[in-house]
Amino acid sequence: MDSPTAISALGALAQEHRLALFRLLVQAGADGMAAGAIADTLGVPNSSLSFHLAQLSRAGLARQERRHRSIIYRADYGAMNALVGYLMENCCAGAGCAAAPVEERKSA
Amino acid sequence: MDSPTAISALGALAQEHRLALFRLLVQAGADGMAAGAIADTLGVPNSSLSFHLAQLSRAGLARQERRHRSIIYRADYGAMNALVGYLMENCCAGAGCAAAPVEERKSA
DNA sequence: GTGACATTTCTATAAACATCGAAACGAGGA
DNA sequence: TCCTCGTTTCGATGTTTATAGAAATGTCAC
Repeated sequence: MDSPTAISALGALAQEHRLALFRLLVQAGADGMAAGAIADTLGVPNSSLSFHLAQLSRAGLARQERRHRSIIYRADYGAMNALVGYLMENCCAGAGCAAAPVEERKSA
Repeated sequence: MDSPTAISALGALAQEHRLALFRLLVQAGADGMAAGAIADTLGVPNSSLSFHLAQLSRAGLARQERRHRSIIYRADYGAMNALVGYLMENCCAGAGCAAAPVEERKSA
């Protein structure tokens, strides 16, 4: 991952609704979630949600797929993985960021 | 780390100059870097840099310390560690983001 | 084709952010 | 005290982002 890509991914997540949205997609897992269901869950108007969904897609963090009349969104774990990798490589410099990273909490 | 903190940290890094700035501070390590030297290295006007430095500080990603007439900035590795941890816990959900994270490139 | 539904695009508006020169501030040194 | 140096704050301007109702698009069932 290069810097511009990282910046757009970081920017995509640096917003209340979009972070919640992405977390929701992560929780939804491989099944994904329809745009309407997401808007409903998050309590955000459809048009606003569509805007954020597009931002997330543009940053490569979400992918969409038409399913009948709905459009299913899924988190792109590869992109998130790349982002975390970028941060650890470029912004930690062996300073221990990789030493104690996660608490092994399998929440999904 | 909670969501609002993560959002402000993500937002602080989601900007060309600030990402470069933070990477520079990481490279500088424990010695840190004076504001002027940073502005010089990055080719950003002092006043602009000061703005970005403040954003980074406000997000907890950098700390400052007066040293004679200069002000030394240092990256806050703990904050970055917390951010990476947050992303892995909340936005990966055991989907393999922690499985193959870094390429063991000790760049510093 | 018509109607119902899901989602996006359009449009306008308000708010936040980025930029940078000029002026102000603060810390030493003479 | 006066001067200089390093840094931040001020102020003004242009750009980007967030918001959400209304209209348009696309999909399916009949």
